[in-house]
Amino acid sequence: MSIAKTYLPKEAEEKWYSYWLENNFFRSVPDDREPYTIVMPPPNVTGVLHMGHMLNNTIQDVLIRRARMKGKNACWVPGTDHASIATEAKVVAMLKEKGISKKDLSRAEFLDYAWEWKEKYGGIILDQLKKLGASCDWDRTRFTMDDDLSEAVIDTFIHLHKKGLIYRGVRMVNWDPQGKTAVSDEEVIRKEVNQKLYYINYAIVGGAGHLTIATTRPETIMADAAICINPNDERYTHLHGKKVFIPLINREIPVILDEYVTMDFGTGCLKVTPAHDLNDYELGQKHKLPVIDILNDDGTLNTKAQILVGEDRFAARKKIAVMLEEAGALEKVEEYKSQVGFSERTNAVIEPKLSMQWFCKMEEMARPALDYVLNGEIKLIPEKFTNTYRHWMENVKDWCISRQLWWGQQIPAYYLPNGQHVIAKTIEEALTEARINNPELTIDDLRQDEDVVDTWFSSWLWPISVFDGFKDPDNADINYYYPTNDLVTAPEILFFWVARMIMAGHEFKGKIPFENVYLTGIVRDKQGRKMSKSLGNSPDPLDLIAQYGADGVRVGMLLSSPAGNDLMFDESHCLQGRNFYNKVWNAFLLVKGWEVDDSLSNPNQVAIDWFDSRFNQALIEIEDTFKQYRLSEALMATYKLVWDDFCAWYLEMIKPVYLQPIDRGTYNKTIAFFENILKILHPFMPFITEELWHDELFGNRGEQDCCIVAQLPANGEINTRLLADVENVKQIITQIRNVRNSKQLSPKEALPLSVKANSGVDYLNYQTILTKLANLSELTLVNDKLTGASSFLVSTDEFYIPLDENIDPVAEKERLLKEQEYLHGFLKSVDAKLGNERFMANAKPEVIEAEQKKKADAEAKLTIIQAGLAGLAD
RNA sequence: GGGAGUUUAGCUCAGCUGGUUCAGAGCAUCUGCCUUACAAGCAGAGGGUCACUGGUUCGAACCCAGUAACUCCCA
Repeated sequence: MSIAKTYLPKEAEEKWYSYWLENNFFRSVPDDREPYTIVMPPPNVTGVLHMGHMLNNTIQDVLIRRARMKGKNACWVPGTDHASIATEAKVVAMLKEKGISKKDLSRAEFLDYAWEWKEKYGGIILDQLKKLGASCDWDRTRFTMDDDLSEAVIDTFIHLHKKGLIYRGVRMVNWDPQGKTAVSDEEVIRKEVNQKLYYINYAIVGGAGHLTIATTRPETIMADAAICINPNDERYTHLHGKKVFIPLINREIPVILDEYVTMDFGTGCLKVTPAHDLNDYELGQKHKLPVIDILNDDGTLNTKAQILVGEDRFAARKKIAVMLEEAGALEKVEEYKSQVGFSERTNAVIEPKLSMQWFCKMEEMARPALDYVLNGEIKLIPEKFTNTYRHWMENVKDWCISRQLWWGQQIPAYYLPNGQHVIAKTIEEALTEARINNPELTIDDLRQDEDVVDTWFSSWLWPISVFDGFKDPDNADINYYYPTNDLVTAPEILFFWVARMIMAGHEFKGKIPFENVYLTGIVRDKQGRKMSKSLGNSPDPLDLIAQYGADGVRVGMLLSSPAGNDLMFDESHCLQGRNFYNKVWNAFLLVKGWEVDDSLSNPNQVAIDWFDSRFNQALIEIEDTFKQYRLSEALMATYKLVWDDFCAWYLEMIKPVYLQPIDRGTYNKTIAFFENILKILHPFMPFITEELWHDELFGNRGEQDCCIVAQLPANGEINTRLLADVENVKQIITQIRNVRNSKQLSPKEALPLSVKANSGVDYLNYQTILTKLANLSELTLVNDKLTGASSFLVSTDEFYIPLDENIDPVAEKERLLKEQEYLHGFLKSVDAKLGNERFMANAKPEVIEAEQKKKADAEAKLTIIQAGLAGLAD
């Protein structure tokens, strides 16, 4: 098989991805091996692949592939989330384009459209992930609204209701007037917005004058129930017990007193609008004020407003400002910055609204979920998120789980004609239960709650439900795979997803759902802005893959991705990834091009032993960084091992002269090294490694003999002495190259080297390497220093290159003096420590020993340098 | 307003329980090289008052206090 001059990613990616699938390498079924399990955070069925998914899933794939190569039974469960609000909004928009209005459809008809939409677009991200190389067990793909999963949601609802953890109540909720649904606190995005602060005069009843309030929402004055002032505010003592008229509608409201009001904000007079502000609602409850709701569900004003009925809240705001102005009630308008909540799904401004909703009590479930993290049973990575997690769990509020939507699991509550409700799995069961009190009831008397549950109320069950842990709680899969090992997700959903999965894990399995939570950063652009469609600053991941190859993009993502920190993404990282696999490809070309001559003996044993040690050393380093989830560091360690140690040093050490054959021993060993390198590279760069794995250079491979299922190399011996010596040898080579550079000597001109080895290292062992890499004509061991030679020191050993032309004694002297000065300074600082009684008394013995060794080394070097200086003076 | 975090080379980041004249990596930059695996490369080089100010210590990038800037979470 001849091999292409350059690697062609596209072909290899298609070829090997199908091959892996055909051979079921991604498939996992329970067996005797230790399981390693990840459940994928299910992407929304509305989405397309973006950079965040790329990062997230690359990390998961690296972890899964590595586990697979460590002999574990690796199972990565993919799936999608029905994302009720987002999807319903998309479907509504799609229908609108077709000229169909949601309100003209029955629930069933609408759901037919929604399912159709889901079938068409639902799997897009999963399909795109295949391009990245994601090795998920696709046979296990789940969707949060699959029958089994939905049934689990309903059962869970019933279970928690029975335990008294689910209740119905009136609360101020975050209302999305566009989606016409309540959303949870977590789905509200607060943004600072430039607004106007309107100063409005309210006439005092039965007296002259007025008071002035400041508000950003003048359109809500018609819903005012009171004006509140601080009892300690001396400016307003004359208002105590008074009433005022709401401008324009002239309704009377009382002035109430409460220390809640900040005296130095605005005018110190606060309008209290219980129906349209959370704080005002609480204040209203305290003072028993009426609740006047003047808004419709879609954000328009209703008849209770009396004026501007039917106008949208924002249009009404503008109009009422004009009306107030005309009525002389508008004192002034100021520019004002404040936080406004927006719906994460529709981007509409959130309206605080009182409504009847279903809630799930959190406090009781939060406690064990917090403990798991605090006692380390579940580890958050990076650890800093533990604080945030604790803070949230200690201040948790009840979870509003109902959504005024159709797309999702419909709440299993059935209302009776008398207004009571029963919770049951089916309408038949509900009827049976209802008949206990009223045998007359028929099915037609029951009406199921229109609402569905929050999407997170299904995804919190994900680690259990994907293994059918609800329907069949003792099945082989759940027993084998649960608890899962690692969860890789974004910190922004730590609470509404991760925390709740932990609660569900405890509640329904009595066990944690996963052991480690790796929280990835946000992918940002070079300027630090979050990548988003609206900013248009996100590259299309599929374009990147086309351009740099999936391997290049994977490496590019991971190189810049320290655990838990945001990732400043720049395409140049992908370029670095591409350059890296190109390097591997070229190294392969080199080795593949060699001819073997069996009659040759192996001159490279030292180089082979050295790389072997170096490789084993790197294995430990890589394992260690993986354990700490420092993937970028693991990749960098691999990168340096391959590029620097293997390509730049090892291959150069053993490479035969052009067109010369290589001995059998070196050849076989090098191929074995290469195969090991492919293995450690595979999790990061699955495609090129699989491609090379199957080259005939490695002999005949069976059908199932693939890199993806190869076992990572076992740890081997590390000869630290040899490693240290070769570090010296590398320094010697660098020094000789520097001498060539500074003396303008051609690399082709062989140079003689004399060594005065004060350290006792036998440099003849490294003669082959030195001769080849530094192009030496001879290597001589000497006992005395050479004069008239260029010299340098490595550790305490002296090296001399006799040069034909006399070297420049002035420059040489200068160099030695500089070195001497440095060493004097160094010695001085060491002596200062060793001469310091408190240092000697307080420092650890190892530290003192190290200082003493430093002193000895520095003194030895100084002696050599002084001798060199003396020689120059001759 | 409350809480958390960050600040080290031009950029992105390491720097574990203070201890080499401790400041490190990759990329980028600069200087030589088209030396038949690789110019998507090779060989070298430069680059930092570790945000600032004080303190603790024999010794501080690391510990403490304060200041500044930025980021995130909660209100």
